[in-house]
Amino acid sequence: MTINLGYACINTTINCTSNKTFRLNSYSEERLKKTIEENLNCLDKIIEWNYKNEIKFFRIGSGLIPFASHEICKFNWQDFYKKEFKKIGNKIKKYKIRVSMHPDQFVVLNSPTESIVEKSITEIEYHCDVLDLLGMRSDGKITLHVGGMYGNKEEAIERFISNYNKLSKRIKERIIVENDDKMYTIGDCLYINERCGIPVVFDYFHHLCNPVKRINYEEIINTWKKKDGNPIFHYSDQLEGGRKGSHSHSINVKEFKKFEKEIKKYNVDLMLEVKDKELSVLKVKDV
DNA sequence: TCACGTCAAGCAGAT
DNA sequence: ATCTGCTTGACGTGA
Repeated sequence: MTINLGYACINTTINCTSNKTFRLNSYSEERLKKTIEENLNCLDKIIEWNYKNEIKFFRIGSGLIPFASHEICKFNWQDFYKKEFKKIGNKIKKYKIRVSMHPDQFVVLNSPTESIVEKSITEIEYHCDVLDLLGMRSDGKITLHVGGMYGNKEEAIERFISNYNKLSKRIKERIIVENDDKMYTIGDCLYINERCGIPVVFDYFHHLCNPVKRINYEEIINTWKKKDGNPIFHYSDQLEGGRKGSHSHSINVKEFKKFEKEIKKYNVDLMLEVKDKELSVLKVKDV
């Protein structure tokens, strides 16, 4: 069994970012096109770099297409950049790299405010568009958190499930739910899975911040069907001297090895969430 | 070239 | 009441 290590959104070695953006104030179609082109070029470079460095798991940043889900954007970037996406997607497939995405904190499926749920769905659709245009199969996942509590966790969980059930098939095929560091534990996520079938991401660091008594890895892994690909886990260390829940600058090799030992009997794709990104992957890979 | 106030979006908890 | 953190700082103005 192997653990496939990955990193999120940014490569600190390459001198480019695939999350370049601009202010809403300075929005124009020209500006948008220019930025998208730079982002796609950089994504291509990151994929090449990952391949050369044998890193087979990468999270594509949500800023790839700025303002994609904002009403200001009337530009059909999906059609306009079809070829570019396909080219990058073919490379990803050829290199056997797994990609995922993770919308930011504004995506809240369980909000009691209808307009926030609607906007969240539009944003998830944008993430789906990116993965579809790249030609990713249903193992190309979009990670969500359960959302807010609104003073009533039970109701908030019910709202997540009922809103999940209303989603289109293409979104349901891609979204997965992750335990967070404050509110929803891995146990809550497993309960949600039982009710609606959404695969569960285990975030080890969040689990340490917001634990349940016993952890059963088999149970988490069983929420993933074959078409979902390898189960995805997330890993980080606590920032020494930082607030509880702050991610460390770099990975603690000794701590990581302890965790790796616990899970190495499974086939898991493990996303490292540390600030020095790919450097930590190289640090613990093959050690 | 660099410092620094601000940036589309939600929410909870700390201050 | 305001600020901070979240998967990730970067933009853009003014000196």
